[in-house]
Amino acid sequence: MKFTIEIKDIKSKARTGIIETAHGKILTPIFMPVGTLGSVKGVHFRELKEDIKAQIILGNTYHLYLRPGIDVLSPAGGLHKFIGWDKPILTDSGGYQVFSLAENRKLTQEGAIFRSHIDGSKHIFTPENIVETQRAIGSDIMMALDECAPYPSDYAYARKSLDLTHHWLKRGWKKFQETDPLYGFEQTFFPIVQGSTYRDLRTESAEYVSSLNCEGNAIGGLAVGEPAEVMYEYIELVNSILPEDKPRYLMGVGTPVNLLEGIERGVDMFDCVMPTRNGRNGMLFTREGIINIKNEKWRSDFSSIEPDSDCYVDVLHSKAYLRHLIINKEMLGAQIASIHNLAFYLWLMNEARNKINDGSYSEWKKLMVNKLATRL
RNA sequence: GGGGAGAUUCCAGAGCGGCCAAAUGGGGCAGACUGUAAAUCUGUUGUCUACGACUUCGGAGGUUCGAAUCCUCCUCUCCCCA
Repeated sequence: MKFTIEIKDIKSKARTGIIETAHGKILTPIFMPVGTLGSVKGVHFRELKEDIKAQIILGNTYHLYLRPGIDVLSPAGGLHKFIGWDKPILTDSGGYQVFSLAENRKLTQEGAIFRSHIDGSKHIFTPENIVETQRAIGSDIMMALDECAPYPSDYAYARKSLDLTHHWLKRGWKKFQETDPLYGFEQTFFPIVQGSTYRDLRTESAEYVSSLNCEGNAIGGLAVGEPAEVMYEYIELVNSILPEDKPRYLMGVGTPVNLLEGIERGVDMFDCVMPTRNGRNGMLFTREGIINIKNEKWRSDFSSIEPDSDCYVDVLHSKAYLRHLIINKEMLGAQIASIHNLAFYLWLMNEARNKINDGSYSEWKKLMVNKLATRL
């Protein structure tokens, strides 16, 4: 993997760049649609490519390991071939499931012992077998196994959690270096900064992560309930330590405003379920603000979902029609909303790139932040 | 023509003397959702000068301290037999 910075913003930490992977280039800043189970829910790959212009999608190691299972993905030749997606894939390690499936797991030095949410069967994820599993999945970018500590965490817990994450990271990174790709193309490994909302822990984590000199670095454990301002503070802190010449990935974030604030602070990559999940639930992110399409006020609004968009569903369909579909739980409604939201997120990233490149990012961001947070 | 069942808050449908402004589901309205156990979850849904008051359970009257619940008549629906 290779990362080249194109333009650095003068007034902020924002920058544009190009990540080159075995499955093609990624122009940053970038938003990566989440496709946990090898599918971005409700969105076909052709739509991802042609309408949304996604450059890379996510998969999830925990979920793919349980189903379809490595015994299917290996003979399939890896996830790319299995799902029919020839662009880059990043896989989360299952670290987030350590957090979100907390009742079904136990953490030890050795690893995370899980009870499958599907059948209750017991599994152990170690930093090593998570690397091996991601080798079998064949993701372009694999993530270290970490613990995403809940918010708030007291200092003692955060300290212990960070030590565990670092211990796991050391072993995972070692395993990565000792193993080779299974499908003849290069893979890379991103470590994850943790440390909850404690400046000394975050600093220590960012320094340790930086010292490994991996090809890219991630910030985890944010957007788990803390105020947005706190999140921004920690992005700033961590990014002041992480190497500038490596891509920085802010995991699980976020709202359109979060993305713009993150970019301003030097983040290059984002992923979030928000555009798809909230889209399915009737929340639309648009250039003018946020729409709850289920609201009665859109009942007879025959204007396009996003009139100036070059995504065809945005122009073809009216708000009233989309409302009708969502209210009636028609599958097509969830599909259109997901396509629209993702197209919007990718459009936003592309705009951000353009603004950084022509030196007007800060002014543009200020304007957009107000608009994007507006409830229509 | 004869016999039977029933009419409950937007709908369906509980309730069968006080704990009923009335269960539950649907619908309506609104909210939540941030590395997806989510096409999910939550709130609300008679009126008001609103932590209290007022008007509601087909209509009219009656019994009772007290009725959606008991009695009488009326109106209307549905079912069965001719």
